[in-house]
Amino acid sequence: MSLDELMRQRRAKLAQWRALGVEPYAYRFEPTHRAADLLARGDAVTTEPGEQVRLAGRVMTLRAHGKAGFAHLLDGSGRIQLYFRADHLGDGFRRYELLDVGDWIGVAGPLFRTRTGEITVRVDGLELLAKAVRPLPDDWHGLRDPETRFRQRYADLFMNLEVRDVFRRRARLVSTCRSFLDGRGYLEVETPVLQPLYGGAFARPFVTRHHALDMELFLRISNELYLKRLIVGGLERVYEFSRDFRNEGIDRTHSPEFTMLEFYQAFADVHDMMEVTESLLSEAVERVTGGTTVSYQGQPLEFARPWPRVSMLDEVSQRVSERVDDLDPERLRRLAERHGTESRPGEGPGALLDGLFSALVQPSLVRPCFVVDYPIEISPLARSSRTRPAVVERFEVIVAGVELANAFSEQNDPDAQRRAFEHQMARRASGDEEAQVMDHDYLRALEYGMPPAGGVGIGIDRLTMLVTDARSIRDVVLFPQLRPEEGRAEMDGALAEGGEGAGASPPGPATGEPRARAAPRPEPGAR
RNA sequence: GCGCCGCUAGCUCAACUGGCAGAGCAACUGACUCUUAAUCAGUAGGUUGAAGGUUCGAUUCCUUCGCGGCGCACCA
Repeated sequence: MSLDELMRQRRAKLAQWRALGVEPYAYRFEPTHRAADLLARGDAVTTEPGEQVRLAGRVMTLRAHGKAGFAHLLDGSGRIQLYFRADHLGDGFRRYELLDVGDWIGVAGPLFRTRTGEITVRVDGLELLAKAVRPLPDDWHGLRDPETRFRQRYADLFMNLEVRDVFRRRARLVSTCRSFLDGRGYLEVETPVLQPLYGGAFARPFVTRHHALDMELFLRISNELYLKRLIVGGLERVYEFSRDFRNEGIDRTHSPEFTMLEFYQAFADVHDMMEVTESLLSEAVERVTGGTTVSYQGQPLEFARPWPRVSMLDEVSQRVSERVDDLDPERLRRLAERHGTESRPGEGPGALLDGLFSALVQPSLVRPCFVVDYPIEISPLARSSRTRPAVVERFEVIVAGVELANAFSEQNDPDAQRRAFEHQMARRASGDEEAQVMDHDYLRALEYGMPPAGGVGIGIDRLTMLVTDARSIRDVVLFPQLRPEEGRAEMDGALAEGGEGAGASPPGPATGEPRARAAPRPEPGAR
């Protein structure tokens, strides 16, 4: 049966409700219980009709048996069976007969257990809360098509209940992080999403325009430089859940908009931040999953502390069977060539080392670990190491081969920071679109003096992936970005009857950036 | 950007080597007052993603395009 016909039938029922004097889109209903709570009563529920309950939810199945019938009601907590019979509902049984799968209803009646043992609500009172005029996927096969699941997340959420759990876990993760940081005296702040200069990470930005100010603005690729300004201001511990935007390619672990938790602590260095990160992540994982071991894509990940420390210099040296500590450009170029990891002619030795590490070592880092000894060249906002001059005080957390967090002892020497910016500007001048831009105001802030500080960025999407066993970052983002559907598909069925204005879909995105060549983007943790 | 795969009824999927587009669920009509993938009898439902081509004939083969998935590449 065509969609048009199915929707016509449902709209005909809508009219019948109105003919019965019922407004099919109610204003209010007051449930007293939720499905899961009733099911949890277990053996306390007997075949004798017991406590009166009121529930509200969506009809997910219907099984009519003449003058009786069953349904399953889905509410925010789960699914419970409903039993309707003509001798209890009286005229109301006509309402039952008008129900479609998908309708929102409110019911009232006693709780009991059927002969076959299922905890059930006998419906003595039935109210229609909202008529579904569009048919649902069938209950048995469900909604599988990934494209439809992403485009119509609303349908995904009521057809695939495990999806609800993913986002509940995500929320719990966020609230756990928040209370952890609150508990340690951090202040939650909000900094600009629209920035006149973008910085704090290596990435291409989205560009937009402010009409009243007549100026170009960038959607932030990071909030790092703003948070450190707050450290200068004396807010000694700050954090922000920052939605960042990077105008780059999309893959299993990259989304053009993603959430990063960044936090900064005055008087601390990278070692302090390692401790905070280890505590935060292991606690968050435990609170969300109930244990310290996470099963991710078939492999166990042990989050219990302490995590191993891994030196980038040592690991790469071992993998290529020669020491690379001196970051000798000739040596690294030769090694990169040999291992096929040289990507750009202009790359400096630090980038070459990082390339070797990413290709040869990182994929094998499964359990959570700290990678240290990053070259200064790829860390312009970090302080150089007190013990190894070629590297900076920085770590990344790698889990299951993916970067989860990034942290350093923050550069607070304004002159050193200026030199690092200048070096970046030089790279930019030579064609590196992702090199960072000079931020004079940030330097001015540093000139007032920034206390020593440590800072960390944690990819919340990726962390969610780990605790929900999600293969793709799209599985942990409610509305992942997709190319628009054909306009026609949007309005199919919508004109079945009274579908006014359904075709007036908004024009395409106004943001300038053409899609262009999907440019790459650094790891979100790369601040 | 490249490669592979997919797109068929509302949903989930078939359709052999090119030969009348099918099934289950959902829907509709009827029967049925404890069913649960309810059952029984019947009915209806398709621009096979789009356009073009080859062919007597295309869901099937070819080309282009759209959307999606996976992989690779890119990836300070």
